[in-house]
Amino acid sequence: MGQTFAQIWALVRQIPPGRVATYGQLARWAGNPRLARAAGYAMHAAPADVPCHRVVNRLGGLSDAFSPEGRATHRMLLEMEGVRFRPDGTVDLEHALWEGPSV
DNA sequence: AGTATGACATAGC
DNA sequence: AGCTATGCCATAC
Repeated sequence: MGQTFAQIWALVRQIPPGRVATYGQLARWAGNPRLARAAGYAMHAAPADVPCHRVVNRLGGLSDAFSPEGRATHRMLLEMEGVRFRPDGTVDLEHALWEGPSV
C-alpha cells in the first residue's frame, strides 16, 4: 500500500470521539482535495485500529457498500459517543462534523 | 505498462 | 430540489 493510505488512516485515528469527518475533508487534510475516492478505498483496507465508523460521506451517512449490519453498528457507535442523528438516519454534520486536525 | 474499478465530490440539467 | 453525468487520484488485476 502506498503512503496515501497511511496518511488517511492517521487522520482518521485523530478524529476525536463524538465527532465525524467526511472523505472529502480527510482527503483535503491529507494534502490532496481530490483524494476523496482514494480515501474511501483506504477505509476499505483500513486495519482494526482505524475508527472507520467515524468516517462518513458528505451526506452524513455511510456508503451503500457498507454492510447493513455494519451500518447499524456504525449508527450505534456514534450515538454512544454522543453524535446526534437526524430522523432520516443521517448524522447531524452541523453538530458532529470534526473541525480539523489543526484545531 | 495499461486498463478497469472504486466506502467520493462537484457541477449541470 | 432532486437526479444524472463527469472529474480525479490511487489501488488492483
